[in-house]
Amino acid sequence: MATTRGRPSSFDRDAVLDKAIRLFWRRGYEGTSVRDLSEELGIGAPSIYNAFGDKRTFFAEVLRVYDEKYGGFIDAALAEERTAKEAAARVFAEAPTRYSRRGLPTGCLIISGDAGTADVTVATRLRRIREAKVAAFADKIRADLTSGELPADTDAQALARYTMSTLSGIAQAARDGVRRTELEHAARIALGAWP
Amino acid sequence: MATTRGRPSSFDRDAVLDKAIRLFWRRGYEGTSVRDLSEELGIGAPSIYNAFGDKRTFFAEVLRVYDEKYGGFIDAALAEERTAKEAAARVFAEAPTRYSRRGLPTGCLIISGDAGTADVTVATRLRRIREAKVAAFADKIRADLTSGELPADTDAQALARYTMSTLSGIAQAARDGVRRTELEHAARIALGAWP
DNA sequence: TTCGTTTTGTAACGGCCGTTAGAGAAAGGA
DNA sequence: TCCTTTCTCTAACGGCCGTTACAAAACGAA
Repeated sequence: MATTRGRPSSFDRDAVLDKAIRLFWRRGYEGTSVRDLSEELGIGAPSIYNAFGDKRTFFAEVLRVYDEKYGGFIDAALAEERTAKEAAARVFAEAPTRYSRRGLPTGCLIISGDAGTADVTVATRLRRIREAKVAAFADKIRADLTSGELPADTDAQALARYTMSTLSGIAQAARDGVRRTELEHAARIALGAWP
Repeated sequence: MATTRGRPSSFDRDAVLDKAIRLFWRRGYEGTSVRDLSEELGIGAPSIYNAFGDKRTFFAEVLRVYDEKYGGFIDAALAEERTAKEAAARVFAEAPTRYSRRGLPTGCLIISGDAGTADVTVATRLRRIREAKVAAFADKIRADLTSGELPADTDAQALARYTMSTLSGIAQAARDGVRRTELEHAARIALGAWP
């Protein structure tokens, strides 16, 4: 596989991938052209195709690495916090910072990356990732239901949907340029809806 | 102005405009090409330019009429309900239906119409409309603050931001194909965050 | 009929889209 | 040195983008 023969690559693959993540993050899948990528990454289009495959394949890898490097705070909260409500509290506390960091694009690639995209393959992939996060939250809520941590009449799916929808609304507000403190105040209110 | 001379128009301007609204609503500004419009409306591109101006001008008119015909339920709630909380309750109650109506595109044109759009003129116009609705909600909240209808320590701007952000999150969930009943349950939870 | 006015259909403009063929460059192995 | 392998660069492909020039068509007015 990774033979050492042939002409060596002229760029650092990881560094270039990170630049691509930021560009897709900023402009979305369809708003980012291969020419844009070529200029931003400083490598020719054929080199992109050689190193990352076509645009869809490239974007799939971008999504995977983005989720690891930048977007994984939801999964972390679900895994590390004891209760679903504590996970929600942590997510709502962290989100405003995550969605408006200095030196990084605003908002969330997984939430808005497919916006206005005609490509159903890309849109479906992103939608599935989003749905998976709602399902993971609902699972955590159901665990707290059986343990009595949450009221028995709680609708787990609806509460998970509410949480992730509000989160995506906050991400969109961040994209609109709303100041971080205002996002934090809104997120604090959002947590108040939890039982 | 509306002279009766010259060759008569071959289409009903209002009917064609409504078709354009639905197409922009479904695919967004950038995802809708002039060729798409030409096919969907059943008229040639030159006729579109003659009747509605260029694409940006056309979209501006589409936005105006959309807000009147389909999107105005927020303004109506703010105008007709006595308190801000009653307006929020009505908006959260109506939104799931508004955002997933049979025979109409899902979601909201004003919320997602500029998604993935490079055109800053269009994006700014939509952002301003959204900000205006947040500001209107904040005004209504402040009125209830001075009248004692809401607790004195309420952050009007944050509560308005929370409400509109959650609403846009629900609209995005509708675009993702979430069932209306689930949206309604999530919206009911959202209202619970209000003081 | 003839004229002026407005809308229509055809056809094209330059420009960007994703993608790739083909030639040359730069490395290791023999 | 020469060969194989791999990457890079130039250049182009067909296709869609928004937009418009131009001429034919269809009306009211004269």
